Amino acid sequence: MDNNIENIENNVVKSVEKNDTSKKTYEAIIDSIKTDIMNGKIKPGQKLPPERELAKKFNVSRTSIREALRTLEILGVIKSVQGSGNYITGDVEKSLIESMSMMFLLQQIDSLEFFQFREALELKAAMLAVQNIDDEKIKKLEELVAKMGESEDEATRSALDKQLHDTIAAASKNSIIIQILNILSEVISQDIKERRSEILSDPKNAKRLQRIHEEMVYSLKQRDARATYTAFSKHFDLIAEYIRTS
Amino acid sequence: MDNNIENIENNVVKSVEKNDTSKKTYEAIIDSIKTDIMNGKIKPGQKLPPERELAKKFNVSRTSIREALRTLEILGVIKSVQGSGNYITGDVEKSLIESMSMMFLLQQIDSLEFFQFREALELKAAMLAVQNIDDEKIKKLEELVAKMGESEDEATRSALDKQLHDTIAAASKNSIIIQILNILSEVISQDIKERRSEILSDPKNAKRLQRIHEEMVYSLKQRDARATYTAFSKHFDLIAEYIRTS
DNA sequence: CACCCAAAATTGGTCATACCAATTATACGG
DNA sequence: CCGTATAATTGGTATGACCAATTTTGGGTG
Repeated sequence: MDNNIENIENNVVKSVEKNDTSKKTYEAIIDSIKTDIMNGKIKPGQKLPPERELAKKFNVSRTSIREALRTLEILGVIKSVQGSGNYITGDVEKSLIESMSMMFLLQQIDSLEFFQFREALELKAAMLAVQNIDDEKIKKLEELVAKMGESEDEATRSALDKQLHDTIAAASKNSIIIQILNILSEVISQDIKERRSEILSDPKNAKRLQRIHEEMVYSLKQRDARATYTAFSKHFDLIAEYIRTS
Repeated sequence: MDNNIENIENNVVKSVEKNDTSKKTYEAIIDSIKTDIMNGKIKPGQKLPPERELAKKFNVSRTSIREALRTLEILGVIKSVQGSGNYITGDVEKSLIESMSMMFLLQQIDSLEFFQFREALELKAAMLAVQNIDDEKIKKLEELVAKMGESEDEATRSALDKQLHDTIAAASKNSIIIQILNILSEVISQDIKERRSEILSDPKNAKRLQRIHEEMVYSLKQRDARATYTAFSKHFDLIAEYIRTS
């Protein structure tokens, strides 16, 4: 292991020593590690010093160090591996999933609001895709829509639908939007999932959706921003219509 | 204190006892508390049993309980008050701010990407505002724009600008979008802030922006969705133009 | 009786130490 | 030189103790 971090900032240590601002010890530790990340002293992939060593450096107990490390782990900043060490990671997605789930759990977010949030990102992704998508991806989208048209099974169509949306999101080339959309897929309330499959199990709606999908892909192929916006809006209206009447 | 939680699920306790799925103890505890929240057994405002009692109930050490509580605190699920107890809160916003800051810190997110993400939400907020905004809010927007037109000072204009955007966001009536936009304001990279004020200190740009703001508010007043979309798009293009050439 | 205040009990915050469990490093034997 | 058994390292958990803030209790006082 040659990627150890040898020297945690000593001036930061100082601020921890006296618990200056009535901050909890573990919070001070977190701040100091965050600072080191910001300053580039700590980078993803690196291993932190052993907990016992950190405890000595910060002049606190291992308990406090561990509480700090736990929260950093939840935030997706580090990953603890028993017997090996604590490693810096860039895997914040998991943490965002946790936070957002909690947000929806605790705040009783309305399904429609959730849906609108998602719509905002998908629409933007589509508009960016208009500018960035290449012919290969267009071809893939066309294939997906075709398959969806042929498929009789709702579950299959649903899986293809997800692929379709993922592909479009990817074409946006905006990694934040891609990530947040991924997260939303994870967090999506069971409520909406059920309602969605309910809506689409009606052949009439499925057919309507199929036409809209074709329109979406066609407008992307034409690189027509306005048509893309219209097509995607229709798509959401179809779903939102039903959510609203629940 | 009559809002104590008397009985943490016993079946959940069982799953913790034997550390069944190679999960860390504290993770199992978190899951069980989350489950209780989902089932409505635990609601915001309530106080959890004392740590020592939880430790007994879960058959684990207080250490493990505390590690679980720390992460729940970071997630914004609970708040620990020394001498009093651990209380359920719904304050997840702080946690989202933490997560997103970390995401941007660790992933070196492009300023443009960040800006596009924000744009997605502001655009949607505007489109929802078209449907939901009332005359009173319209009046407020008009006043803000007027003040901005008169103001000579860049800092003042910037503050008014923030108010303008906040008001529009509020008019969307979508609490997720409002919250995330708030979070983004907190997290926004210094980079963008500086660039923004740099752009707007040029009187020519400030004047352009002023016209666009007027257009935005006017189209909202007319409840004209298409015009609103166009006006807001222009607004973002003005900023994005400069971010791109940085 | 109602109110206020000091003492006691409760409860989270931190520490020190010990031991377990998984991983990694080392040393030995082929 | 390689592979394997053993030792050392390192995170995970458990106890028990004590500190610090809050809450509760029980008098004492008006």
